[in-house]
Amino acid sequence: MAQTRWLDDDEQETWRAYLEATRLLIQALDRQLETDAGVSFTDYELLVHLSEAPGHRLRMRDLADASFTSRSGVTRAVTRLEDAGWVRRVECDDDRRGMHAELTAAGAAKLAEAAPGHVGAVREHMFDHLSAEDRAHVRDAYTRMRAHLLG
Amino acid sequence: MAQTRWLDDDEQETWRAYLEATRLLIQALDRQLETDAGVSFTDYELLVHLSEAPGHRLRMRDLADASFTSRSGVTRAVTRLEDAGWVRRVECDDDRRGMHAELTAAGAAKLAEAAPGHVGAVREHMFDHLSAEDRAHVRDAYTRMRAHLLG
DNA sequence: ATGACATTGTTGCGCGGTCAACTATTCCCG
DNA sequence: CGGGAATAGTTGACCGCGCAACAATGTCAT
Repeated sequence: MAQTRWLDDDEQETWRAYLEATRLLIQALDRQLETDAGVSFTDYELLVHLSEAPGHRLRMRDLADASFTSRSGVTRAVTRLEDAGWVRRVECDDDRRGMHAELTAAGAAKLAEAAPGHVGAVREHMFDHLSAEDRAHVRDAYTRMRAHLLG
Repeated sequence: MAQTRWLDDDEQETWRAYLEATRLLIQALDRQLETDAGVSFTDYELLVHLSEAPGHRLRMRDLADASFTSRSGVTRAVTRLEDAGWVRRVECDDDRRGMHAELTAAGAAKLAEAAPGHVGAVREHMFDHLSAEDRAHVRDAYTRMRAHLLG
């Protein structure tokens, strides 16, 4: 086997800064949403996906794909959101196995309530610290990484 | 309250690419470590922290701080690693409340076994897609973000 | 010295997530 | 058509994590 090419100091530092900042960022966003709007970050993201979908509804599998989680995870999350009144399940008429998750009016309202604070936190913790150049590099680099990881 | 400054298209794209690539990356690293070495990513990182500490040991609280997780999380993780034989608990002699988590020889061996594959995966999924310029921007930007989030 | 307060590590509890198994349905090829 | 294979969504079992409560110990002003 080929000899391992270890990370040099600069790579190490990059890796650690990225990992640790990301961990802290997610924690901060989760806390902000939870305390200010009573939604978890993952639930918030599901609501966002639904709000951007045509008819404010998505197949369960598409919701799983969009959020990069498992199907069982989506099943349980949608049940949770349904109990909160923010989403309802609607049967597919063209596929009798299928289920849509559909945003309710209350769900849309909750999203509208939560969004400003969330966007503010994203700015405060991330974009306020990125120059235009930084942002372009981050965008391009992570877009390539995502494409590779999806490939 | 001030009007919300929403994310423009470029910011949206940056945010999504970063978030989704990161999610996929962590999943990929976790899977690689789990299948190739039988360690979770979080456990691997704890072993790394211990291996870098003087005497291959760290106070429980310091391990919690270093890994940005809760103390109870570290308590349970160390119990897990102890059961695997990779870590042992050692009482502090200067603080009778204190506990050290200390890397065992088996733990060091496991780390040595797992590290090359892990580093390879980090290269394959991340650094291979970053130019030197990309990397510098990522390093600086996330270093600033981390500093802010720690402040 | 002593009493109030802080800190350390562990634990019970509950939440949220994955994996594997299962049922129901649809697809597709011979 | 018919029947095996693929797919959709749910569920049970299990795991890891955070929060709050707790006992044990240390700290510090008076």
